[in-house]
Amino acid sequence: MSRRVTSQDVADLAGVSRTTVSFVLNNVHRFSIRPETAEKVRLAAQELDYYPNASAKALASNQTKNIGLIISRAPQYIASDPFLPQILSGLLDALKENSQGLLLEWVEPGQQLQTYLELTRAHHIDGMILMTPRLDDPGLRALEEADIPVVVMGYIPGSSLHSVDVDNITAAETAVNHLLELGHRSIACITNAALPYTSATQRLEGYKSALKKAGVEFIPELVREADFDIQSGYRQMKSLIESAQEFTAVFVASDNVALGAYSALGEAGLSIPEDVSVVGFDDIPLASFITPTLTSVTVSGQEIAIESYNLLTRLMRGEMPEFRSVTLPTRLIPRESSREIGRRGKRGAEKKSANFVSCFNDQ
Amino acid sequence: MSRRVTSQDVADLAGVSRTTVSFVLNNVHRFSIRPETAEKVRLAAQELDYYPNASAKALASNQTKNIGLIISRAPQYIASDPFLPQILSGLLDALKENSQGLLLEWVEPGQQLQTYLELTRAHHIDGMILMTPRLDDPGLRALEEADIPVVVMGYIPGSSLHSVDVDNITAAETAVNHLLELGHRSIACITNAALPYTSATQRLEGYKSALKKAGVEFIPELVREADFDIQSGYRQMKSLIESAQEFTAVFVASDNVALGAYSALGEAGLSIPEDVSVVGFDDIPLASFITPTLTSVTVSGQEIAIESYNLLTRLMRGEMPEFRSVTLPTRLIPRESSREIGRRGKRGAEKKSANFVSCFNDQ
DNA sequence: AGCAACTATTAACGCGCGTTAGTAATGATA
DNA sequence: TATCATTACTAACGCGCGTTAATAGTTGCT
Repeated sequence: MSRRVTSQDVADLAGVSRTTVSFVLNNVHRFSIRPETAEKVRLAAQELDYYPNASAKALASNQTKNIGLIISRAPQYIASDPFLPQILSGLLDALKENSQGLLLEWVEPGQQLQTYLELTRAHHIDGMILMTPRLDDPGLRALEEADIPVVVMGYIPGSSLHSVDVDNITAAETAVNHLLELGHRSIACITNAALPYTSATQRLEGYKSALKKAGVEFIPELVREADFDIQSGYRQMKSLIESAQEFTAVFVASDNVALGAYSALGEAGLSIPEDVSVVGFDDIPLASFITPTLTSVTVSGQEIAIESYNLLTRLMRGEMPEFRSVTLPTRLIPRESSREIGRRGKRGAEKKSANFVSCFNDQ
Repeated sequence: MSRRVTSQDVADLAGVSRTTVSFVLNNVHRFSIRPETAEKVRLAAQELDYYPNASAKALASNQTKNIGLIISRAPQYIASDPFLPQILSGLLDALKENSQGLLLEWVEPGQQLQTYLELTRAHHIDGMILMTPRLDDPGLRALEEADIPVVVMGYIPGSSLHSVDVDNITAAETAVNHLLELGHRSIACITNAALPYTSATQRLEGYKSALKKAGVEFIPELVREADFDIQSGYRQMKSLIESAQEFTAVFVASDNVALGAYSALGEAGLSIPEDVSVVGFDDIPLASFITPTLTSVTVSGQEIAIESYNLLTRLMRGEMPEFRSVTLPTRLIPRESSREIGRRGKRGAEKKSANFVSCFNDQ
């Protein structure tokens, strides 16, 4: 437990004052410093393996150099979130350049206000990114008035907070249109999450809107709410099947949930896409490797992360961008899981999985 | 930008000194305080919405209340890591109880020493957890001497650092034994990562050891190194298939990689498990939902996380546990992807996916 | 009353750093 | 030589808090 090296030590070794050390190491040009002196200081710092104490620096400069990523979801849901790594990946990458740190935090429903306040007032962080908050999050109002930059990943209608999101409604419309164009008229829908999560509401919105524009009746019985994870997808798909409602296609607003749906469909003896076409959402890496490959809508978590970070950076610099929210484009990637209604026969002629499986039905 | 509320404000409102406020809010019992006074202070703090400044607290108490999770991997690999969410989930859950924060950091190969030093010397964190470091990590030596508690997720032979890991060797042996017991003798192996990652080396070790014990010759040409993600699994499986080496089973040391292998096998017209049995590793949630369901070895990321955290906590309290490393048990979960060699016909009689697919081969 | 033994509270210092206001030294100009 | 700007640096304060050593106030005992 060797004594900690302080800037005073560096100053002593370099034969200058602590102030000079600070100026040199922080590149303060307002007070000019002779190059030789600066060099002496740098050498001394290196010699002593000096690293300025983060807390002291934060206290004095009023900047923690940390940004917070707040996840509005309980740990058990975090565990199976295939999207989180992408977000983190993008954020960590961006943060490295500015040598900032990432503080991870989750808030349990009901504790949002408390948590937000603590984070901002205690000044743990310089800015925060809110991941997929719920519409009914009571803490958001407080954040609008907090004196700390905030960027929301996801859209919160009526909120004055800056936000970054994909155009969920349009994307969902595109996905459903794809199915409509393939001739499907009975299209079920499984949301990605409970409706208090805005993305779920919006994607459902897009689903409805696409049906409406195509003159197809909206049937509430064809809609199910999943809950982020595979299991919920499995459960809801099963529920759809057992409801005896007719449908030839499903729009599943999350690839992860869609994987559960795949499983339930398979278990029920229904083939994709022969019996049921499936369109997912998110385009997770697995989408192009699963059998059959999953038609999906690209959403780059990394892009969202980077865009959020850029926006946050501008806010932290004191700029007030003219826009309140950034909307990222999406793109439908048709794959094997969706095809024209009624068409049977060899699927995926173009690629893989053609004979991945054998014939259990035949015995 | 309202002025920040300090403990002095609370003291003023409560009509006591700042010291008393500190004693009350930090539950310092060494100096007794009259209950009524304490109550007054608490009320004042609540009234003012007082939250102690994190940096100041850290500086004064020499405790940041943050622990660091350091990922020895570049962001592009982080993006597709299905394991990370589990780790985070477990950690976040555990941290909440002690109201600690989680600082996320990644180190790029070559920058380990620098990063570790900065993190410890700058005292960003009170303790750190190292996720899957590489065997050739040059910074580990420095950490052994750093005056900060460190727990390594994964085993580093010869290191004096405390660690938590599953018994990779035994687990891999079990997985391969399972295949051997099913009659397989030509068993390929795809590692989960490059060999500098200890888990990869160890799992390969277990593979070799199981073969040896069973008197089966080890054929280097049957081994491939994957690289965490699905793509690499796809590539390496393809490489195996194209090598024209005979094999009736594969041990894939990561479920994620195995998903890529599934895809490559399907593309090549090989059925699982009729043509090739597959055993994975990690037992990710998807394992029991994919078709065919994937035989795997359970590794609970959350357990690892919690165990690591517990160990770290003890270290931070100054305890020196008698043991240096914790080894977590694993369990093989047989599913549909592995079966007796040569046996054909209906698979997975017990559960789902029986007729998930139809008969493309027949036309 | 006188002393000890508490109990309740506070003044004051230090944590390590950023930063402003100020000083000393040097050169340029009148 | 006196005056002033410029350069190169430093003394000293403050950030907000934890904590020790010291100080009043109270009670118990002889």
